Amino acid sequence: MAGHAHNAPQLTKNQALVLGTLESAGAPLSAYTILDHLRGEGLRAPLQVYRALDKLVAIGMVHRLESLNAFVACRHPGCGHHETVAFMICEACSNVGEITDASLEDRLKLAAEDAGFAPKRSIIELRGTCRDCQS
Amino acid sequence: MAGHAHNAPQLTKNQALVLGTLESAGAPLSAYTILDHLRGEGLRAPLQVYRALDKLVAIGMVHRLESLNAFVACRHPGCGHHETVAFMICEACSNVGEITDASLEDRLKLAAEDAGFAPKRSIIELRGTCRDCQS
DNA sequence: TGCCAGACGTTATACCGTTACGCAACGAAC
DNA sequence: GTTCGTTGCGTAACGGTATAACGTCTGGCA
Repeated sequence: MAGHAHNAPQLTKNQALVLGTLESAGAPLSAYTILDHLRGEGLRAPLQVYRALDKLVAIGMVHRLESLNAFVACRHPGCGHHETVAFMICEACSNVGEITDASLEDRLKLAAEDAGFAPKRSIIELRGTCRDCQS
Repeated sequence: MAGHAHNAPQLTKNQALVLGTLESAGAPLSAYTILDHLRGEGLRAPLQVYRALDKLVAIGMVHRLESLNAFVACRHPGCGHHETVAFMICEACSNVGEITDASLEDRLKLAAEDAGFAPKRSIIELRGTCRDCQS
C-alpha cells in the first residue's frame, strides 16, 4: 500500500476505505465492485460508496472513467492541481495510464473556442492496448 | 427532415425508426427515451432499440456520448469516414457540436505513443456552454 | 430442398446511480 | 450552553442503463 502523500483533507473512514480499495486494485473498479470488497468492513449500500467517491473525485484523488462507468485511483504522486487529464485504457489488461499534455489541452480549448463553445470540463479517454500487452 | 444522403447500407425498419427519432430530436436521447418515442410504432423492448443503435453507431450515422449514456445523430452531412470526433456538449441547452481537428488527433496519438500505448478509439467530450447559451 | 446468416421479438435479469428519509457529530454565533 | 448550519452517515426504495438467453422468421444460395 504505497499511500498517497497528498495535501489531503483528512479522509473519513468510508472515504479511506474506498480509496484503499481502489489503490490496492490498481485498476478501475465499478462502484458496486468496491461495495462488494467492503461488505466485510460494514458497508451495505451503494450510496455509501457513491458518497465517498464523489468526495474523492472532487479532491482529485480518484478519477471517474466515463466510458467504463468505473473509478480509478489517481496515478500522479503530486495530485492536487488538476487540469485536463487524458486516460489510456488498455482493453487487454485494464490498466489505466494518465497523460497531461498542456499543448493538447490548448489545442482542444482553441478548437472549442473557434466554435464559440466555452468548455468547463474535458473528458478524454483512449481505448487501446498498453505497451506490455502489445505482443 | 433534412435526411442524410449517406452511403447507407439499406437500413432496416427498426434502424430507420431509431435514426428518424434521433434526427428529429436534434439532441441526445437515451435508449429508453427513444423506446418511449417508438412505442406507437410497435417497439416494446430495450433490446430492439439497442440493436438498432449498435448498427447505426457501427456505420457512423449515430454517435454514442459516453458521458451522457445517450446517443445523437451524426451532424456531418458527409458521414462515412470517421476519424476521431470531439463533442461539445452544452449543459444549458443540450445541443451537441462536433469537432474534427486533424492536428488535435495527431497530438493525442503522439502523446499516447510516447507512452507506448496503441489507441484504437478516442473518446473526447467537452462539457460546457455553447455560443447561444452564453449570456 | 436444405442450410445458413441476419434481423427480429420476448422475457428475465444484471448492473449503475439517485431520491427521500432520518440520525449523529461538529464548529460558529450569540 | 443552546441554537443552528453543515457535513457525514445509514437504510430503503426506486429508476435508468444494458445484456443474456431463448426462439422465430426471412431471404439467399448451393
